[in-house]
Amino acid sequence: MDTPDGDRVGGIEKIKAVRIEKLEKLTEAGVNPYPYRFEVSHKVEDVARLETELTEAETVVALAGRVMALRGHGATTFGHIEDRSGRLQFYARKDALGPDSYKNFKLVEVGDMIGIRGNVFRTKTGELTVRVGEYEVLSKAIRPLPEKWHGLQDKELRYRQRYVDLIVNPQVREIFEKRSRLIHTMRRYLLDRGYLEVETPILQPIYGGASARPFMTHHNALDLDLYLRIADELYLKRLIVGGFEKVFEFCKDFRNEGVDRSHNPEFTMMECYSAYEDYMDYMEMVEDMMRVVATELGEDGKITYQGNQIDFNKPWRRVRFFEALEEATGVDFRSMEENVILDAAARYGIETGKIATPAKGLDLIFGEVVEPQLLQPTFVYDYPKALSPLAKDHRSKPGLVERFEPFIGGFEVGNAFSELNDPREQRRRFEEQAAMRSRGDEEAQVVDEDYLRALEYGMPPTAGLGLGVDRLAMIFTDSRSIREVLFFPQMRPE
RNA sequence: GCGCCGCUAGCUCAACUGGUAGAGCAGCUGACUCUUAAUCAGGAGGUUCGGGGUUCGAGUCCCUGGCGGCGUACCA
Repeated sequence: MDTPDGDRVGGIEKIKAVRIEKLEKLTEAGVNPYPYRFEVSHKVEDVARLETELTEAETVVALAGRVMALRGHGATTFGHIEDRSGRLQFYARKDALGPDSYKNFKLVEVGDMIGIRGNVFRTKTGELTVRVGEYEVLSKAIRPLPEKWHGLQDKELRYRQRYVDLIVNPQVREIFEKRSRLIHTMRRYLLDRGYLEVETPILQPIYGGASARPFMTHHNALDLDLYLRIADELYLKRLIVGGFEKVFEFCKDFRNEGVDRSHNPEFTMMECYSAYEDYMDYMEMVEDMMRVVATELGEDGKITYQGNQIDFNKPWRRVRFFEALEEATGVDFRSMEENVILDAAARYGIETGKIATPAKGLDLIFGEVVEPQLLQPTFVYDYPKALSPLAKDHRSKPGLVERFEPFIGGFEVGNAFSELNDPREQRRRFEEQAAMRSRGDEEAQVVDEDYLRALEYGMPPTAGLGLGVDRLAMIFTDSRSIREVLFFPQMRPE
């Protein structure tokens, strides 16, 4: 188009200029392109559900949404309007709206938000349609939507401009609706069982509860270095000491580590703790909770993840850590002998140079050899003590702790144990971690004196669990990457 | 971090071993009162991710930077 100074303008600027021109024409005709409200009577899905009674009573319905398609034929226009519940055809006629109103209607474009009022009928081809008696422009869009047929494919654009992705890719909206239902179902499950939902600090002077490198920040007024939490575990257990007995929190955690298809620097965990229970009780709870979730989100308690059917109706497989390792490798590692572990690690192509301790070596072998095979829901339990500084000693097996991890679809989705509540033993474990830290292990945990003080007041026997909400969302939405289940995954700035 | 691949019109994609940057959709003009990936006719739209180099000539080859994807490492 020609701008006032005569320069030729192309590309997106031209497209925007044309849309703004239409907006200005509407304004000149007395139409506010950004009005304040619109009285909605029905959602799209309501119209479909109530079709018979709406048509019999000749009810005028009022719908609002985004124009997703337009097909003009001179004095009539067909199109589709989309709201959060779906997409519905509308039909506007010049003779019904009048010449002026129809002329303005022609200034409505794909991507604009409009409200329409009219009654419901079926066209001769059988499509449910609203006959537009009146309409209002609710918001004029001055950028075009991506192509109607292929939508938005470019992953970078999809993640950076998630709003556009959500407008044009309905399956993306479904993923996030499912994620929301997952969280809702878990929350409901816990509330129904007497758990109290709590909130604990994200800014922490000492970070703990997991092995990871933290993000650091600074509070100016207190002149205090603070860490963004890597877990809320130690705070929730302080609340157990305080007498709440059953608590949970959906917590955003932050870990200063790499980004890949199963890791985002901020992610969501659900941690819960229950007094007077142990890790066996929690295995049953996880099994039951996931069955409830799968019933809600899957088909008959079954889902498909990356081509594998996963059945949550059956009891989970339970296998001890060392048994799982022996089954997969043919080697018995119970002796924890360093050369046995190093030999095996080398056989599976693990760089033995980075194996700081025997336990670390086992962890790596497990991750390499066992974990990918655990497609069906599986509990791996009774881990070596050295990997678990916050878990309670096994009641009968020296060197082990009462800990389990649930696996689904080849992913670790959580971590649970009978919580260590002996303050003197906890102090010894922290000191071991501190020693590892001084030897250069940046992920070793930090001594938390206040947490020890809390334990000294007495914490009941307690079961604790953390579930990776993003990982579960991936599994229940059949998503290959964590970015598909986060609205705004971490990206470098444009 | 490292390796491989990618980045061309608003979007989805073409362009052989270096030889005039194209198509579809969207948008624009016109026709059209039950269409639905509407149709028909016409026209418009480009910093080929940025910078540098080789060459008579670079979307294409080389160097460098940016962003992304996938894999790998650390991790949940």
